Amino acid sequence: MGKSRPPKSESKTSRLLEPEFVAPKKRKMTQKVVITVQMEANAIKQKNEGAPSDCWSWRKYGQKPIKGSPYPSDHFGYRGYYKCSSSKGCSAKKQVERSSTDSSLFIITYTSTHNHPGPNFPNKDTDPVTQDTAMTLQQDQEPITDRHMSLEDNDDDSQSFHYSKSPFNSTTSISQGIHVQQEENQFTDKFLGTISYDDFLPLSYPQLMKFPKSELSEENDFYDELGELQLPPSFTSFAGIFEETILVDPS
DNA sequence: CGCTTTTGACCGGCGC
DNA sequence: GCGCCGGTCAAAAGCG
Repeated sequence: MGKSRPPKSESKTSRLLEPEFVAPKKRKMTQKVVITVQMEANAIKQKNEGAPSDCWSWRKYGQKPIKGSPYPSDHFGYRGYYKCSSSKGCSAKKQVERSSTDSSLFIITYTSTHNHPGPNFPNKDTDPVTQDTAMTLQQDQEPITDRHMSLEDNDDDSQSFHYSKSPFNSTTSISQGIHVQQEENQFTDKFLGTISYDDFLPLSYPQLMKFPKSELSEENDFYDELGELQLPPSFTSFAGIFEETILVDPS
């Protein structure tokens, strides 16, 4: 499609004049959750090569070839960029790419947070982000098997969420690893807890984190309105589940 | 007809 | 300063 983009000196500028974007850009300090999802071959075929879906609705807004990928075309070697389409003001985004070595491995990177109730929150008249009971509330939705995620810190500057699940589970996903990253952050407090992956997705990922407030306050554009991010009580339980942990950092 | 996907252009950060 | 690269934009096409 031949793109004759209008002179950006207009379109771009007008966008930048929006009050919300006037704020000068601080240095980059992105927070993101990297989830690796391995799917069975059958599931991938059934789902039409699609990435594992969560309960949010996403709209694709871009796609770029992954540099250095051996695959010239096809779904391999490309990274898709998605925005939350459920709510207009929602800034939640995610990136989906396939592992170059394991075609059944999806790497999903979540950035920003949902600022609205998700579709799995029928009577959620309050902001799910601030719900400290949300973790336990959706257990009646579906007979979740003993999938759990164990959390522990990394030795580098980030926290690592290792997700492991029962080998007896027969759902589409085999195993998932969650990796929470925050640049320019080097706290080393240890953390260990359990949570189910299904609990995690409908929520906003900061709930999973235990970031010191002082570390975050600088770049908390969308967190400011959310108030204190506290972990649900269930989060303090220690994990003693399985240790067939999946790698998290593809790099 | 409205929403989503596709896709080339554009932007800004970063390394050299 | 320049080029590369990751991320985003937005027109057009696709789809239900």
